[in-house]
Amino acid sequence: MLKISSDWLMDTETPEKANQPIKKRAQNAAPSGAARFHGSAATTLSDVQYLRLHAAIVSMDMVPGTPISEKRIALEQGVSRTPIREAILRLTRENLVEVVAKSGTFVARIPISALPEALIARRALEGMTSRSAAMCASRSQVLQLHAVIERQREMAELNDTKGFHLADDDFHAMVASIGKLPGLWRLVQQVKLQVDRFRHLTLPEDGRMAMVVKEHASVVTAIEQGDEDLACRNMEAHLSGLQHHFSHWVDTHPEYFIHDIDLDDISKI
Amino acid sequence: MLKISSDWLMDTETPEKANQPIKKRAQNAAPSGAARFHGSAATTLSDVQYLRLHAAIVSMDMVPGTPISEKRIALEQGVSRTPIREAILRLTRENLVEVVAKSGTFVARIPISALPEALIARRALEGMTSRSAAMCASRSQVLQLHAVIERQREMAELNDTKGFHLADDDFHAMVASIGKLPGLWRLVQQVKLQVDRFRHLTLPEDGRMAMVVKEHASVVTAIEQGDEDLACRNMEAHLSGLQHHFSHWVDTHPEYFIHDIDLDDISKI
DNA sequence: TTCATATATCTTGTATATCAGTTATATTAG
DNA sequence: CTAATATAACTGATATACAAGATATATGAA
Repeated sequence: MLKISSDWLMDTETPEKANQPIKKRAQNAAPSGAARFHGSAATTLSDVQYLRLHAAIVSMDMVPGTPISEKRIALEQGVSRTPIREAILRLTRENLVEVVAKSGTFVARIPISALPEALIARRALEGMTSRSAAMCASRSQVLQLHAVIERQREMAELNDTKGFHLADDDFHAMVASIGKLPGLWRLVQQVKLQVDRFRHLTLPEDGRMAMVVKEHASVVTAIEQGDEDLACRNMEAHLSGLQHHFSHWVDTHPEYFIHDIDLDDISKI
Repeated sequence: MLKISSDWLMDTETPEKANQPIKKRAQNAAPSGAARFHGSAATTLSDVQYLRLHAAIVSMDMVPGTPISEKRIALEQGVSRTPIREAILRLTRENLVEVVAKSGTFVARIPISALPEALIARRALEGMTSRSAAMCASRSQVLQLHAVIERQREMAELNDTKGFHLADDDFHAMVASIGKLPGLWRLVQQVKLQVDRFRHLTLPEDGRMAMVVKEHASVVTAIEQGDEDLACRNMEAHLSGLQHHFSHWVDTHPEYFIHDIDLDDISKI
């Protein structure tokens, strides 16, 4: 098994080691290791620090522009610089921090241009997931959707915006899962990061949460009826509702944003 | 400027340092550093190693299952383990390598389930970019598209598959750029990684390249006419053509794949 | 005071050392 | 000869050390 890859590795360099017949350890074959199946947490320090920083940045606890020092955080957290650094590298890839070599690292400002594109991408991707869900959904899955919506309704009544947004994510994730397209939801999650940060700047307007619940319900209705086109349309309409009048916040906190497009262009959403 | 973030950082811990009035250095303000604008390469060793490994894996020079050793590669490349490790971390996030702690890291096998999802995501996203391009394209941009198609036609005649695929990517990137949705193309690039690896397993069938050129041309025609719906439909049709009969390759190289879905489910593409 | 310069100190990038766990192989018992 | 065991070498995760460069403040000159 996997002889090809082993050969690939063996046929080059390190010929001198062949001279010592003893202690010659065969190269690892591929995923034959038993450790792979220990499905356990195996959570590494880097992961912990990544999740911590990620949550802090997305929730706007760390506002854009905040300086980050590997050394400082390492001291605070009682770990070495390495896990912190690895966490920051991940965040850099997600455009949540900007690092300037030999100078400093900062919580990234929100690129305004990313907001309309994120909404467009979401509409395209989730239109597809809801369409697929309408084709695949079983009765029990529809009931699960209703349950999530009900939970969201409760959160809205309690005015628990935190819990509301969590239930909101659960709903969209479940639609993708039912549509057998979980990978698309992972994409959406990645894309909506900057929008989430923006949303944390403002509280939902009165009645917005109730409106969201109603829109979700209309999506479920379409899924229940197996009407793909309607499910897609309803989801797209729902997501279009996200376009706040955010010029206000951009004006009051201009230093939070990268003004890489003109605000007027947003109308094309 | 950015006092808020500075305050945020100053108001906590490190109170003992305030005792030494001398040598007290103010915290870095945000992106005020001049280094940011040195747009130069500033390419780091990690980047170099990442690009190297990325290219090797996507091109299938390193086949799935190939063991990777930080130490070995570090020696080969004449750098320390750190840049190699950081490159591998990036590749892990892209699902191009799998790392098992204390055991080994390997070039990731291709998750079969990712292939149909990738095609679906591409269709959704690029349907949108071509739609948008049809709305925005100027005459000069249309000419640029024709130029790229012509280059692709030349590559097809020379049977230069490498150059052909490069021109293919250029075309799709240009459509997204014209549609003012470059972010969507970045998403597509990320999503199509595993499909690209798969494609490197097989040579294009006879006439396939000519067919692709024709499909691209039909997309441009629709863009030229400003017909959004047609552009979208043509692009979707074009991308649907990617569904090879790949069960053959999956059968002959089962160890290259993660069989996380049944091959029959692929019909739903 | 104002501006230019110098230096001290901070930053990230890279290299090396240590730790803890896994796996192949040698070894040994049967 | 076979199977269980022990051990040694290798692995990635983490800690620490060093290097190169950028920035703020101190210093000095006008």
